[in-house]
Amino acid sequence: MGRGKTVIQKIDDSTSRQVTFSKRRKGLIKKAKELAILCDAEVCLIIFSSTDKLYDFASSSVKSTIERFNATKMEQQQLLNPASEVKFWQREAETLRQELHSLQENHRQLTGEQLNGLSVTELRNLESNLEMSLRGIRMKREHLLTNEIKELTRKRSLLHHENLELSRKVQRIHQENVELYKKAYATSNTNGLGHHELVDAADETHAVVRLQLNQPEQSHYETSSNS
Amino acid sequence: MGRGKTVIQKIDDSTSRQVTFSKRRKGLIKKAKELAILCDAEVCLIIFSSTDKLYDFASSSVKSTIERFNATKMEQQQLLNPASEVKFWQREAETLRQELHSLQENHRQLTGEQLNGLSVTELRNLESNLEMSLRGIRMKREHLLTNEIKELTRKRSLLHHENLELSRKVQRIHQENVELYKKAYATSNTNGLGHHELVDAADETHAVVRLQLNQPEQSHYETSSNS
DNA sequence: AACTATTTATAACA
DNA sequence: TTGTTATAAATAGTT
Repeated sequence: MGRGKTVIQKIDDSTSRQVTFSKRRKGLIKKAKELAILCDAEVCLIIFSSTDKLYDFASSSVKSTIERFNATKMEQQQLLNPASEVKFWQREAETLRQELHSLQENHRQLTGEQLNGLSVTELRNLESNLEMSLRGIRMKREHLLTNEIKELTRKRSLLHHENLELSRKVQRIHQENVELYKKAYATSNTNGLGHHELVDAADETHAVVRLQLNQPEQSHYETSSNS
Repeated sequence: MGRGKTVIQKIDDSTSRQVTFSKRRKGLIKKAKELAILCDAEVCLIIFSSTDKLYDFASSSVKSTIERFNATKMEQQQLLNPASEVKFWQREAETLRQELHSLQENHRQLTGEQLNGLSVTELRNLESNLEMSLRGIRMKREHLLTNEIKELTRKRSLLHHENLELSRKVQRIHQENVELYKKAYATSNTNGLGHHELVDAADETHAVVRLQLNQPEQSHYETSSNS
């Protein structure tokens, strides 16, 4: 309907296209209107121009027609209706959000970023969980430290025995000393050692019984345990 | 456009109305199509007949056009429409679900529940992160263990000194012993101590110089360190 | 559903 | 953009 037959395909000339768009849009809306009135129909027309401008017509309202459309489609597909679907997804999102939040908090706690506001019990649980998680890793570290302590303990035990041995010997020597003292005192009173000196020496030797053995070497474990 | 001018008002005759509806609907959709093609526009047409039958046309799709419409309207007025609201929450849920999944995986990795499929590098990073996270908790544990070792070391050092002291005293006593022996031997050969016995005692005392001190008390650290 | 007289829409032009 | 106009297209009433 015009001065020549028009082929239906995109109009190349931008200006021409715009003009045609304007005219045909107007005509389309007019006809949509007419249809709605003449035939008592609910008509909704939504048009976006190539320049993203929105034009719409609805015999009642776009919103209500869309809702009616959705309702009809929902019935057809036996799907949830928009409102309850929205509700559903809102709940879904809320659930996920809470899970996420919980996990994030948990994560922050695990990483020690956020430990404030935790009760002793919660900290205890957290620690417990973390310990559970860490078992594998701790094993290795523990192993090292345990070995250290074991080694130190072993050495101390060894030294303890040596010390007992030493104590016994010291005791024996002391005893011999006393014997000798007695003998020396009995046989001569003019030797180099006086009575008091011998007694002092005996006392000091006696005090040694409380002490025990140890090894003079510096422990290399100490250094490694702090590294 | 017909044999007579038509007044635009509801057609009374039901049959006539149906016929007109059918014809005009077809024409309207054709024109909508043409507009979309000729002018590169996005067109959506929704029609409900008076008998509630649904007819629709969309150059792309009704759904996407409605979404676009809603998005545009959304910008204009900050209201949500059911359909796009659903989409919004769906996307929201999907985003959250992905975050959640990611965190859960991360969590499973942190707890060592799921370590399969991780490369050496990833494991290394994981380990590194975990170590970082553990620093805080380890600190406390370390502190305990370090204190143990420190305490043990301190005591050993103390004992080392005591031992040196003891060694010196033993040495001195040995010396005195030797002196006494000499004196005893020189003054009398008939006392309770024989020559050999004195020499043995002296040797044993001498051997003690290699030993050192320790305390007899059982360490309570040892027990606590293994707990 | 086809026909067709007529109205209406619009392409080309101004 | 808008208006004009020649003509294509749509369609009301008819068959």
